[in-house]
Amino acid sequence: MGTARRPGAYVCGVDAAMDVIGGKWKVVILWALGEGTRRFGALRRELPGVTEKVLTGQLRELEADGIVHREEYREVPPRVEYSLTARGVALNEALAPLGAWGKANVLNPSPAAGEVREDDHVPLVAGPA
Amino acid sequence: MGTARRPGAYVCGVDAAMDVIGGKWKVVILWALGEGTRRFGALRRELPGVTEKVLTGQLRELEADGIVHREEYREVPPRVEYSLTARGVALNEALAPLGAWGKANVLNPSPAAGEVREDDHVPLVAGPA
DNA sequence: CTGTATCCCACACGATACTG
DNA sequence: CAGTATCGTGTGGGATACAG
Repeated sequence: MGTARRPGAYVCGVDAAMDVIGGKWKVVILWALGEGTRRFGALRRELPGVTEKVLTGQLRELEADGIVHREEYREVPPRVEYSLTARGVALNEALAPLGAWGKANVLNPSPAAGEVREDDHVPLVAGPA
Repeated sequence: MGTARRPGAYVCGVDAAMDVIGGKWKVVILWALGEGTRRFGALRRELPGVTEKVLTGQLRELEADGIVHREEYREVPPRVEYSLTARGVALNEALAPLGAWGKANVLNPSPAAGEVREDDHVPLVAGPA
């Protein structure tokens, strides 16, 4: 088995959530989308080194989990916009404390890591649906 | 590449944290340890299906990341106790909202998922060090 | 522009056996 | 009891090419 424990044998809410955000690019996508709706290409440019196939895959999974909304405008050239669903927004907010922790304990492992100021990943909330 | 993006190229605090809790058993270990100090064997019994090798690996990584503390009592038979460090306790607390989200949106995807009561993984805080 | 279609591979995880 | 030592494996992710 790779990593996830999909079979529904979740021990607690956290590892259930981990299954949703476990992909390599998921949280970054979440973050980007948290700042507002994004087109496929824009998203790709924001993720350093992701390929189309993988980005598509991650987005499809997030969509299947009801985290992102995919709006397809059939025109030429084609245009597709991704945004967070209400559930995605909630997830993003639930991720904020973890982001603050990571910032304080991994990015800036300051000795007396106690206070965290700055923007700790509390997006502006966006996304229709 | 497997999954993590260790090279230090973190985009935000969240994916930095993901690197720490990304292992298949990490969050469950965190949870168990959040309830109190555990011996190796006890931990193994709490995780359904983990092997010694893997459990050891996960614990070693958490230890290297300063999340768990390993206390070795050299006696016969040998005894080793694992507990959360202060940083580990903080991480566990930062995980609480995510646990609540997972519970409400993955475990019990109730239609009008709005309120969450019960214990949403807010451990009793344990671990010396 | 937004994707499929293939092929490929590293690496986290697992099974089993053995040891201080 | 609490691990190492080996060997094997599935799969998430990457490279590249092509398509509507």
